[in-house]
Amino acid sequence: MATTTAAQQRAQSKVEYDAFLAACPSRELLNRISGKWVALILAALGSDGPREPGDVCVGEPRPMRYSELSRMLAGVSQKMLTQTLRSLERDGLVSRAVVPTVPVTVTYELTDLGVSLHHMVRGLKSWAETHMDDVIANRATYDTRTD
Amino acid sequence: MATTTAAQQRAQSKVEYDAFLAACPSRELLNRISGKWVALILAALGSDGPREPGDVCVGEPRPMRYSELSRMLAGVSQKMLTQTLRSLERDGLVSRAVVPTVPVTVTYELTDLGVSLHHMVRGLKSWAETHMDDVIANRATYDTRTD
DNA sequence: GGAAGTAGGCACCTCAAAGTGCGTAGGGGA
DNA sequence: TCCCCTACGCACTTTGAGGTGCCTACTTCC
Repeated sequence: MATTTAAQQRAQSKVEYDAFLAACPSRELLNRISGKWVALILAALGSDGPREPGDVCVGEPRPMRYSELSRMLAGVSQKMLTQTLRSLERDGLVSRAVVPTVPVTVTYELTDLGVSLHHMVRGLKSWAETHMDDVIANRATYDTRTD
Repeated sequence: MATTTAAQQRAQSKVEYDAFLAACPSRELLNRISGKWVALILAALGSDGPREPGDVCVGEPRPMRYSELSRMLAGVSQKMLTQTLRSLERDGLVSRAVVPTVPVTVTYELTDLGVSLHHMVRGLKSWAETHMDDVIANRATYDTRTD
């Protein structure tokens, strides 16, 4: 069996490519922002005020409390909120500040780096808003075509 | 137990928010491009030529064959390549063309929509390339700080 | 006639991300 | 006194994206 070629070459190139993938900054960025709550937290910290129904939601970046985020991102578990905020803090995208009030409160805020990333995410968002209809339409025609 | 409030309100808002998330175009877009091979395929179809080591990799969008993609994205399984290409085709981001040659071959190419999305992805890529070093540095300092 | 290549389909398995539930400390209000 | 608020930590469970292996039908080459 000296002619292993196919399978082994495949495994070999796979290892190399996996290493390449792991080192690729774009891929790592994708892993970061593709978390289920990352983009939401970025959006919340980036531009949303306390928002009343008619709000335009394009305010200024503003520090927000843990419980405030928890209420705003309804449906997020405490665990995921904490975990996501921690990872974002670790990456220097948000800053955490403990405020020694009556019961101790914690506020989170976007750093400059976080704001710059937020701009990119908003770019994606605008693409989605302008083109996602086409995508949905394409899906519909594709699905009916295969019927 | 008429005062269910907390838990039930939570479940309620969760359902509503999950529905909102499912309907949100940005979220759907993220789900799409955060696939492990989606961005790679976009990149491959978007600008990569057969690429020799010194290439700048900013060529023209070019139709590529299935086997060509398979070779280029070393390490991808046939299943995932097929599956990802299908989903991209369904969304109208790539077009599939069967060429009845000697053994039947298939070529894939970015559509206009795919090209526009590719531009956004390149934006993300450039952000990653310029800022990911900072992120890594922040991680390192954060980790040493917690030691 | 068997091997190899072309573009996949199908079924099973794995593993990590996300969800669920319970506990914490320390104080404040009824 | 008892419970609830703050912002979490920890352990268990689930789920679905992705991986692996084996299969196809057709053709051409050796």
